[in-house]
Formats: sequence, C-alpha cells, structure tokens
Amino acid sequence: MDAGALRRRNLSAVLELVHRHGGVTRADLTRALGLNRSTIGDLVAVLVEHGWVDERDDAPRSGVGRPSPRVAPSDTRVVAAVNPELDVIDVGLVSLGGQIVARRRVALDHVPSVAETVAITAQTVRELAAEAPHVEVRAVGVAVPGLVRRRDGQVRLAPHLGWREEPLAAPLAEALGMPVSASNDAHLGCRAEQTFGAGVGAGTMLYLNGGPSGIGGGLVVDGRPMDGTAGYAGELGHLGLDPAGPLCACGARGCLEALAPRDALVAAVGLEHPDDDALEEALVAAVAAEDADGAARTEVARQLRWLAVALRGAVNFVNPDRIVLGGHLAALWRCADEAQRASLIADALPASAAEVTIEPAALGAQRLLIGAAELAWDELIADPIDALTTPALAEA
Amino acid sequence: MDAGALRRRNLSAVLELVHRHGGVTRADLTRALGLNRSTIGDLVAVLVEHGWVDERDDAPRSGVGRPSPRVAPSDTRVVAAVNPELDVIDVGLVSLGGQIVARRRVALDHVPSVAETVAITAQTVRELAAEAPHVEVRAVGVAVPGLVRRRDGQVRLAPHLGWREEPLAAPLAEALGMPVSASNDAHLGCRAEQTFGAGVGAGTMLYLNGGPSGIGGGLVVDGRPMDGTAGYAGELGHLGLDPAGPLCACGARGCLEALAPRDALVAAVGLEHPDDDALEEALVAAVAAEDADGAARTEVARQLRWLAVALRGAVNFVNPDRIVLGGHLAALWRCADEAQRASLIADALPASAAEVTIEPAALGAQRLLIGAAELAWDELIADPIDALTTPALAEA
DNA sequence: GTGATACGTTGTGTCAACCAACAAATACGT
DNA sequence: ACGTATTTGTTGGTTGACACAACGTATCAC
Repeated sequence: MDAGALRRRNLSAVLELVHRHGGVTRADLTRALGLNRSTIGDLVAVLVEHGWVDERDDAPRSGVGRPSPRVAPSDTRVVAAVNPELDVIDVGLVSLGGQIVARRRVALDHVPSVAETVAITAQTVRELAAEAPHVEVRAVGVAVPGLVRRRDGQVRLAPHLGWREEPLAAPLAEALGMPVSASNDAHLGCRAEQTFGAGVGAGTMLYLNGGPSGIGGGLVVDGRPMDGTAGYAGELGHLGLDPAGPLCACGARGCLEALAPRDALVAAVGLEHPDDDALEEALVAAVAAEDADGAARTEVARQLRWLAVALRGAVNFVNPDRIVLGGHLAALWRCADEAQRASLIADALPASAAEVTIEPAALGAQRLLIGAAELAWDELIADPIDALTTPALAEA
Repeated sequence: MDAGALRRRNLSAVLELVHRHGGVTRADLTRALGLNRSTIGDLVAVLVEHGWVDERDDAPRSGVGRPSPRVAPSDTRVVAAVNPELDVIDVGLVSLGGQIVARRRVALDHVPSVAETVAITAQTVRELAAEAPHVEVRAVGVAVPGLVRRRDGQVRLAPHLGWREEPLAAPLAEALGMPVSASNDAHLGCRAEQTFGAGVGAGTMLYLNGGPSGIGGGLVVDGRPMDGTAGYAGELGHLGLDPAGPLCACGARGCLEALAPRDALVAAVGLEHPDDDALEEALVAAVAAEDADGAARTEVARQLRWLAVALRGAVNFVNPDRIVLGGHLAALWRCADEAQRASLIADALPASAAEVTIEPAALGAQRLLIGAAELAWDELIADPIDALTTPALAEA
C-alpha cells in the first residue's frame, strides 16, 4: 500500500462516516479516525472541492470551545436505485447520507422483461435527473428479487419475474453510461437495515425477510455485508428443518420457506394481496382478539415454532449480536407474546443466545431502494476521487 | 490511518506472505504487494534486522536474470501452541511458516483442572524453550474443546473436560508473561486447514469436524476466519435438522451432532477408542467389503444423508467455494461412493452448489497445534515491530 | 565470451500526515 | 460586561514512507 492508497483510504473513511451519520463535525472525524486536526481539515477540503460534501455552521453546540463546522453530504451527488417487481419498476435517486431525494414508481400491466426493465429504468433515471436541478447521478444499484451473480450483475434466476440467466447490469450500464451493480433484494434489504435501520451498530447480524415469493436474508460479519463466493449467500429460506415437511419450490423438502409461507398468514386473516403493513395490522388484531383458537393465532404459533428452529441453527452457526426480521416475519414478531419471542432462540446454545437481540426491521417501504443505493455508493465511497473523474449523467 | 500505520501494514503484509508460503522471493513480494523493489528491500531489511526472517540464496532458479534471494521465516521466532484433552496436554512450539519445531504430549491419569493445565503448560513451554537453542517464544495460543470467549480467553463451557466459566488465558498469560489467546478447537482446526491445509486459496470456506465430543466447525469469510460476536460461531453440530430426531446433549432435538455421532460409526466397525485414522481405515474396509448390508455401510449411508441436509442449509446460507470435512466426517467422505458424494450438496440451490468443492481435511494430528499457533501468530504478524519490543521467554 | 534479462542498490523526489504555534469562537465565572 | 479556560480551525515547517531513475550485478542462452 503506497501513500496514494493511504490518501484514498482516509478520504474514503471520512466520506463513509459522513454517509452513515448524515453529517458529522470535523471534531468528530478527528476523534473517530485518530488523525490530526490539520489532516482532517485537509481531507475535508478535498472532498468539499470535489463537491462531495458541504461544510455548514449548523452543528449543535456541545460545550465550551470553538464550534466545529458540520460536514454534511452534498445533495447534488446521488446514485440511482432500482427495484423491478411484478407490476411496477421502482426507481429512486438517493443522496449521500441515504436520503431518497426523488422517486418514481412506474406501473406496468405485465411482468417486465429484462430489456423492458433496462429501457424503462434508463428513461426514468434520466427524467428524474432532469427534474432535480444540479443533481449528478454517478452510479446505479439494482435490487432483484432473485439470485444475482455479484461480479457481473447477471441474473441467474428470478422466478417471480420469469428471468433466467439474463445479463442485467451490463446492458443498463451501457444504456446509462455509468457503473451498475445488482444484487439480491433481501441482501440489499439487509444492507439498508444495517446501515440506517434496525441493524445500526451491529457487528454480526442476521437478517431474515419474508415476502410473497419466499424467505430471503443476509448476513453481516464484523460490520461487513457478506456476499458469499458469487453473491448468493443469505438464502435462509432454504435451511432444511424437517425431512418430513412439505416440498419446497427449490425441490427439497422441509425448507423454512415452505414451512412458514406468507400466503398461509394472508389466508388466515382472510385478506387479498395485502401489503406488509396491512398484513401486520390484521395479524396483530386477529391474534389479540379474544377467540383464542382462531386460524390466525394457530398459524402464527406454528410459523413461530419453525422460525425458532431456523434461528436456533443460524444463531449457533454464526453467533450474531443482532437478528433483524422483515416482511411477514416482522409481523410474526410483532404479534408474538413474550413467551413466544423468548422461545425463538431458547433452544440455541446459551452462550450464543445470551448476546443476541431480535428486532423488527425499521425502514419499511424505502428499504430496497436504500439498499440498492448502498450497493452503488460502495465503490464511489471506496474511491471518491477516482469516482469523480468518471463522467456523470449530465445535469438539467 | 497515519504513515506509521502504513509502515506497520506493509511490514505485516510481507510477514504474512512469508508465513503462509514458508518463504518467498523478494521478486514475489514485489509482485504480490505492488510496491517498488526498493521499498520491498527496505521492508525486508527491517524484518531481517529484527530477526523475523532470513534471506537465503536457495530460491529455485526460474529463468534468466539476476536471481532473487528467498525471504524465509527465521526458525528462532516461535509461538507456543497448546491443546488440553481428556488424558493428555499437547504442547508444541510452532515457527513462523507453521512448522512444529518441538512438541511434547504430557500424559495424565485424570482429566486436568484448569489450574493443572496452566501449571503443566507453563512448565512444558519453558522446558521446550530451554531445549531448543536460540528460540524465543513470544505468544501462546490454546485450542480448547469447548466454547471460549475470544476477547478474554474465558472458557464458558468445556463439557468434555468438565470446565465451566473458567478463566484460562489470563492465568496462563500471568504464568508465562506473554500474550495468550484461546479459542474453540474446531475453530482453530478450521484456521489451520485454511492456512496450510485443504482450505488454501478458499475465499468462503465451511469447515466441519466430527470428534468424539460432537461436531464443530468454523467459517471463513472472504479469507478471514469468522469468530462471531463472542467467538462461538461455527457450532454447526447444532443445526436443527429433524424435529422428530433424537435429543441432543444441548437440550434440543434433531441436531446434526445427535444424528451423525462418531460413536455410532465406531460401534458399527466394532473398535474400541480408535483414533481418526484407525476409524477411517476400518470404515473404508467395512464399506468396501462385499457383504453389502453390513451395519457399517448402513450407518455410513444414514450419516451421509443427514450431513447432506446440514450441508444443503449451510451452502444455501453462506455460498462457500469450499467445504472441508475433518474427523469422522472426513472418514464418511472417504468411504462414500461417487453418488453419495454428489448427493451431499445435490439439494442445495444449483447456483450455490455449482461453485463449491468438498475436500477432506489435510493436516491430520498436527491440525490443532497449528491452528492454535495461528491464533498466537495473528497479533504478532499484525504488528511485528511492536511485538518485537515486548519481552520474550528467555532463550536457553 | 557476449548480449539480454531480471533484479538489487543507491540517491533523490514526492506526497501525506504530523507538529507547534497561533487565531478564533464559545462557555463560564466574576 | 469582561476575562479566562477550553476547544477547535489554520498555517508553515518537519518527518517519514514509498516511488523513481540510474546504475551495478548475477544469471541464462547462444
């Protein structure tokens, strides 16, 4: 590692702190990085000069001494975040600091092909960029409901969308002329929760998300999101829990995903296509209702038991300090009583169980766009100066 | 990160390459680190001056041009590695490069207490150091058959030895006057295989080891061994695979460890207290024998089926590129036929299964000492110069 | 031997971070 | 209101680590 790499690293560290906290004082940076005041001043000056951050005088006063200016993310530098779904393509612009500054959900009357997705996304990103003055879009992140090969952004299999072995990142990068990364949606939900949601501060974190198409998740190890060899890590829905269980879509038997499906909860509360909030509300109400033996309560208890088996294995395996539950698994958590909540990790090894806290996900409907944006921000933050020399989508 | 940290980092990188490869040429270092020839010369000179490495002229000639000297680990710098077992305390001195340069197995007629272990270990380390001239012992690593809290080396639970909530690293550090680290034995087996055994070159690696006291393991993520929050990660023996399965020692039902116990294999081949090699030999012979329906063959097939369920879940979860099997799980692998081997990950998601290779462990009876030594080397390699200023156990 | 090649060595240059002294802005006590 | 203590930003000079270029040296191929 040479001196230039050192510089890059320190600039990157400053930028990451600004990103994660949405603005910190120079004094904070000095303490956090252990560098000299003058060095921090220099680093911040470089970032200001290149337009990544602004210095403002609105830092909260915190005692005697000369006040330290707040280093805040510039709102002109954004990345685009994309989440193609069954009947909508969700596109947003996300600033440094993780704020969604513009968003458009393009409704569709059919399931989009990859080519359509690329075209619509490119068009929408250009429109959003044109509408927001002075904004520069510098990278794109895509959250795909399926398996995505991380290194080249190839969609291996997205059963929900009917995509199979389709290149996605490459054509979109071609269309927009900027770097595009893609990953699994549950993965990116994990990243979003880790950075800005229920996983802030966690070292080793397990994220499980339950959606209509199955159960996915992600793993954070020592503060770093884990991808696995090719980007497929985190498929917690396919832990085998019961050899006598129902057949899963993956072909195996007794997967968590087959034992605790969202559909069954939806059916138990008698709704049609509810979103996660509606499902959660209906479930909590149904479980709280006095008629104790309703279908909802039974199904919730059954799913919680299987979730407990999965969590037992996962907690023993990775010894996390936090577990974050999203989607219908968060709904299960919300309507579980104290005993049920405790039972989720009661059978894990006591030493590991003792250090875990379980939390429902915090970011709601913004989660996937924020996570996709994190993916895009990654490389920019890792090398802010080099990233600056690459061309951006022209501003308005 | 300041300039001094840069120096430390580069020194550390050189030392680590020398350690992992047991000696490399300066030209190799130049290529691997991307630093200038003169810088590499400088870094190596510092390490030579401090006695960490030697420069020798025995590098294999590899073409025209001036030959590059080989930078080899000095054999005077060692760490002590310790592995307390039921009836023996195994102590070794391990050099940079992972060579065991001295070893003594202290036999006992009873299960040692922690105090005895500390006393015997300290005594044995001193004796070994005194017998090997010019050797300096600079740190100690302990492989404990149980759960160990990594940050302070406290043994939380070692059922085999009857230890529970016993401080181990602290009293041993006190007795020997040098840093002591302790961790779980399967964990350290994983590290050993990763660095010098069947896991060399793996990015994300899963290690499962079957022993008389159960099934443990370890996980390597992006080349870094994963500890989990407190050091308990890797307890793969306690994945819940069958809610109708036998009760496990951990209190839960259907753990891998309860479904694929070593005892059952030992009983099937009719041996008494065989070591891993003897068990493997007997199993291979029994399975290869013509009487197809023997107890051994049946039990092997049964255990392989459960191992497959566990591996399916683990592969889907972490998307490894290598799986290493040790202990009786390696014996299972060795006597499995092609179809059985393929079946181990046949039910995993195809994308993940495609990139994984399964290997039996390679290091045999040296594994735990080498792994424990890796633990000790960690801090020394991370900061070679600073480590140099700390006092060493006096030489002969 | 002779040329080509690869590598180590040496002295000089560059760049990032540090340091010390000073200036600025705030809180607090009188 | 004023002075003092405290904290932080700013500035110019210093230190240290690595890069670079020119040169010396050891081997291989012919």
